[in-house]
Amino acid sequence: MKLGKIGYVILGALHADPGSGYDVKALVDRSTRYFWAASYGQIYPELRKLEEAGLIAGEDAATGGRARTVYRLTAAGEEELRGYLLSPDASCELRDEGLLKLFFADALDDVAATLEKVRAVRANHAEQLRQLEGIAATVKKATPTRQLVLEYGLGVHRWALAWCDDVERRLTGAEATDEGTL
Amino acid sequence: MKLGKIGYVILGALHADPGSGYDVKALVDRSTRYFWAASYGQIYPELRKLEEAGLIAGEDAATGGRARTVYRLTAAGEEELRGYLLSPDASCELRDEGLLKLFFADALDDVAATLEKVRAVRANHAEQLRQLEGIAATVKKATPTRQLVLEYGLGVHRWALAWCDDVERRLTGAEATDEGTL
DNA sequence: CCTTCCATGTAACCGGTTACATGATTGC
DNA sequence: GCAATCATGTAACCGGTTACATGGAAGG
Repeated sequence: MKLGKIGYVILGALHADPGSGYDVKALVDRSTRYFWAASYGQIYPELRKLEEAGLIAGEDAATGGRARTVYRLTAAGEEELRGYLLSPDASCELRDEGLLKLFFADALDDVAATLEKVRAVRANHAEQLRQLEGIAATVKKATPTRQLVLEYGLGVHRWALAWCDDVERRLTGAEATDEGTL
Repeated sequence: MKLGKIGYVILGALHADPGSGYDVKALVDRSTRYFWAASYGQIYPELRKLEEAGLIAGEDAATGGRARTVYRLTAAGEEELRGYLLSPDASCELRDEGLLKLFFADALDDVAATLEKVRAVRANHAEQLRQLEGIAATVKKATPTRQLVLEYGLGVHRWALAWCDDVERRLTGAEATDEGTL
């Protein structure tokens, strides 16, 4: 009975705000998905595992005919979360198709196409930044560490945007003076 | 017979440098893994699919008793790669356990622990930057678009490092004047 | 009434990793 | 002789997504 990484996302979410699987999913979609996603197909089965392991306890909170189970951490769950948060290992993976296309863009042998790929990368960052700015505008009372992560996200995407703009300037400059050669 | 994303990584790799599955894997580990990873368990089966689809052609290049098949793109393969590279969609996903831990670090209720998590995030970026700088030092004759992606990587990690340092300064400052409160 | 949100789940599928198995060649 | 590298593959497993199924509550 070992729990996956998603178990810790749930533990972390429920620690601050006890709630339903639906609530956990809502938090994930609003916040953690930018660096750690999760679907219902993972959340509900994992909730059951966590309860079986005694790390969370569900309490029936049905309103009329609508089912609802509110979960909160047990003492063992709190300890498990602490242990996880204190453990030093922290994997980091990126899957960026925009960068992949840019990386191989020389196969197109066309500066304009390269420029287009840079713009595609830029568009991705712009969209993500837009979303994060929306969150920043509405969520004022998040905990300091959550604000920190939000701030990081805003910063990264702003940096990336600036980088793309810089590359675009360089590429269009080269295009004008040195036709067709990258 | 639809090919997965990994098929395009292979197509991109073989376009510039025809070679074996081993060669493709080497390129992936050296370069694309920073934004798109791939294992032998994907590469070899996908090579077969690509060949069956007529997108690549393998040529026997065994040296003595050591097997080796050199693949290169067919005309159809070139076209497939072009089509992919020109298509506008570009997914982007991040899985950063360091950010996850930082996000939930308030559960530890301890500024020192938060600081430690920031340092963990920093360490990840420092390590990746170190690796990329190694690549930058050795690989001088990469194509312009590959250099661009490398430059992007160097830039992102340097920005992240600076951000972590800034947060550390802020946090240690707060710690000194405002004991224990984040 | 109808749409949107709240709420809970599952089964099939798929992309990807890990671990294993095998063996030749090169260079120290 | 031995280690590192070159080279090819597969089977089991697992983490995760997608699509589906179901239905109550709230608000316009």
